[in-house]
Amino acid sequence: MRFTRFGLSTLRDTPAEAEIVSHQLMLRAGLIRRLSSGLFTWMPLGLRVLRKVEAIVREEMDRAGALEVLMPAVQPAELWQETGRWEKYGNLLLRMQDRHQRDYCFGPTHEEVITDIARRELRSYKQLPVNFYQIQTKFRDEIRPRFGVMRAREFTMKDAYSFDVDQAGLEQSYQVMHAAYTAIFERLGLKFRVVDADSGEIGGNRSQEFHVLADSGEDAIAWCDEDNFASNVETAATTAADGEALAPELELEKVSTPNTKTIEELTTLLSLKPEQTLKTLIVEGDEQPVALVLRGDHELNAIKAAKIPGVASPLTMSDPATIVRVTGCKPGFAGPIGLKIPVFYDHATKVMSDFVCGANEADMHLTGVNFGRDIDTPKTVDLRNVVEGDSTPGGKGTLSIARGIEVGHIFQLGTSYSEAMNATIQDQDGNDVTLLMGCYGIGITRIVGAAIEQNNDERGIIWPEPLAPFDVVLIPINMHRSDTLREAAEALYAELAELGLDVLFDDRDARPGVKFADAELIGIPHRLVISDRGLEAGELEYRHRRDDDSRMMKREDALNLLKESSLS
RNA sequence: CGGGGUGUAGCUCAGCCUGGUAGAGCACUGUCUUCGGGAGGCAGGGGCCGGAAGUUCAAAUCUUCUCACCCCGACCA
Repeated sequence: MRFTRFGLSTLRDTPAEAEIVSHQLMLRAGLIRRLSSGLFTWMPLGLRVLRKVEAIVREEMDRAGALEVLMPAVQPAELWQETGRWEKYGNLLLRMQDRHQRDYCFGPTHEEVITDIARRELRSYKQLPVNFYQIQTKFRDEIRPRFGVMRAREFTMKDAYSFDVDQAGLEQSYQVMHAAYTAIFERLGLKFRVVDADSGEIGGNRSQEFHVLADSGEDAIAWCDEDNFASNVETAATTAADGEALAPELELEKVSTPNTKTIEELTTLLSLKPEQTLKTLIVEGDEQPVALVLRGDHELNAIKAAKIPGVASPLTMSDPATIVRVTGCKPGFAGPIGLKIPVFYDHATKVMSDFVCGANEADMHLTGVNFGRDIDTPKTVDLRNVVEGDSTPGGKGTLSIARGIEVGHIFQLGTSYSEAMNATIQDQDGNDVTLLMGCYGIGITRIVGAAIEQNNDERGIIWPEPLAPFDVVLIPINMHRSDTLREAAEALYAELAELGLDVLFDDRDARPGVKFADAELIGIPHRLVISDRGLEAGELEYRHRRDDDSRMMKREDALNLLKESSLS
């Protein structure tokens, strides 16, 4: 491809809207352009990368025996009403009507459609197992689209759905996908981790996420290699603290703490560590509000909390008026003592002594509080996010925490959709049995952002070679003033293409610095510079995007090097 | 949804407070010089100053409404 014919425009300035490095670089390198909030056009350069991702995913899915289909992006409301998700999915679902005022949605996922296919097409267990997949555009009306293609509203997803006659079959299908996903992310050249996960909106039993590791990731993941444990922090369990609380040393005392609504203000005022405080959060319950009590330095885990019987799901913080009603004081001074509503304590609070908590009285806290003496010793539950250094559920090690970008998610759905939609099949004994489903997603567009997030430097993108839009960039120096060089450059360009390499030939009449800067910004792995200088010696200058320096090579050696790298 | 912020050239932004001919850098066109790490000169093109209403002799600038985009989201940040 000739640069002058490729319609690529790069930006020197970083557009103000981009917050994270991958978004900035995607805009600067001309991979994408924004149309509207969460909507992006993939420009020629970006589309090349996207197609590479798709191709790898498609190859591995095919290899795993999955069958490619293409379902409609627009889906009738009736299907979603069958599974109850027309209501349950909420505002994330983009709804629309046709000219007859019939309701439709733009598909955010395709369980309903594929289950409909399955109940029509699948009659006998002999047709199983089967796994249908597609690579397709989805739309989710995100509350807050951000980070460019990482959390866009419209995006490309590979979604696959397996069907089995029994649980053993489902587990087998699930493992096949687990292996296929591992192969995909390895081939993409990304550093990733597989973690246990919450099954969330889609429902079902076992579920694991594939995360590309990156500091800007929206998810926190906890792992411990000694214990072979890895989980999204959303679901990583904490265990009940060992041991007993120390004997009280301090007397219960009520102290004035005006305008200290946060733990930070409280610890500053009283010269405490956050670990010596309790915080009490009032949330909505099924019948009445409930209080959740955590150690001051811990974070509430909304998913865990919402699963406690009596707590409203999804977790909803009570409004200030309710807090006043149940605690008798303004927000910021709630404490467990004297509350007339159910109170749930986190495991970590069990071993606390001589701690500080709100007094349920405006501008007052209690100090020297102890379980057993001032309040009943509580039964504790798992309410908080794990933190670095927590012991693992298996007890063999401690947890490390890293951030990740969720790029793949596999679920054992079981019968949640097939039952609601009456998708059954005949087994060997001639009985009708409900199909067991698995579903498996990969965020195709998100992978492009995640890859950049993990591979960049101050000059720009550094593509992993399997994703690079071009294998090699050919930069002639001052070609427009030397016919000899032009001929040599053209010949080299033709020869590289002949080798099956994707070549970007920078034929612009531009100064070398401009060409180097652009080549580095768009991140082409291999760079060949051809100049009058080297031409006489029959040499080219070679440099890999990750190299610090370039080196002169004989023309043939350079060609061989590129040939080999394109084969590997 | 709630809170905050920003809308001026393709991009980054100044001008707005204190109303009076719409600006800079980058990008773009032509031309000359330059030519191995984002060159320089000269000459150009490009703006419903997000939209509407209002105040005024006069509005990018003041007022109101509206739209779009960005950031933040219970404890903690």
